[in-house]
Amino acid sequence: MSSAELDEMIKALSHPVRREILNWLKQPELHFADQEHPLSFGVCAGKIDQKTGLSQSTVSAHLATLQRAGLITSRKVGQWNFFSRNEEAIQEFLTRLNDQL
Amino acid sequence: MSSAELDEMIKALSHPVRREILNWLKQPELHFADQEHPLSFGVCAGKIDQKTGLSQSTVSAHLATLQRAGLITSRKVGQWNFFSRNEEAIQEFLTRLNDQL
DNA sequence: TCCGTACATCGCGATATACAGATATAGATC
DNA sequence: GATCTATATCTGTATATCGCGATGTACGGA
Repeated sequence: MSSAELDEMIKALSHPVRREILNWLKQPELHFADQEHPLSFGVCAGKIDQKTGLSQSTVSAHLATLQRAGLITSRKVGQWNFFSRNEEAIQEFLTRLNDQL
Repeated sequence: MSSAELDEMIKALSHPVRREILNWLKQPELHFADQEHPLSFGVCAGKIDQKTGLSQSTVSAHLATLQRAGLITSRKVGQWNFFSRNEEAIQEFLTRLNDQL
């Protein structure tokens, strides 16, 4: 992971809503039990919108930020977009941060 | 550590200059070998100014941000202000982040 | 082909942050 | 007390970020 990538990750994580989303995605079955599609696809954007209480556009931007940072991945199925944590990247980030700090 | 404190810490760390300062303070004898005062006091603000290449006022603000977040401590001796890492807080931050993410 | 749904993107106002220069404050020295 | 040094604080400006509503786009179904 480059220094620029680390920077983008920590900036993405510096907003509490984005950290919360990442945390929800850790246990989708707990936080998105009502999703009609299988949670194995990930969690679809609309569900996350609802849970935050923020507008659709705002949440979409937050998800884009997390994805640009590489912290989540998305999978498009039909008209839906499902998001999942990128566990590998998150782990690498934590390792890097442990080293640098 | 409260959620608000964690938030303030990660925001403080989201600026590369502040992370760099924190990193320099990890090995003062390596990065501030030319300091006339004993490094056991910490590293004095002026030395950090020089090393960043930014203006005195800007660096002072960065140091204040790090201190507000609890990541560094300061010790005033005469007309100098010496800064040191708060290792305990940094460690606690890393632990918390490992848990939350 | 026309709608409805899901989502991304755009445009904008409000707020926060970064930076520099100027000024204020505190301590040291003469 | 005048002055020098170190640092904090203030002021202005430029840029970034957040949030929203509006619009665009892609897909599915009638």
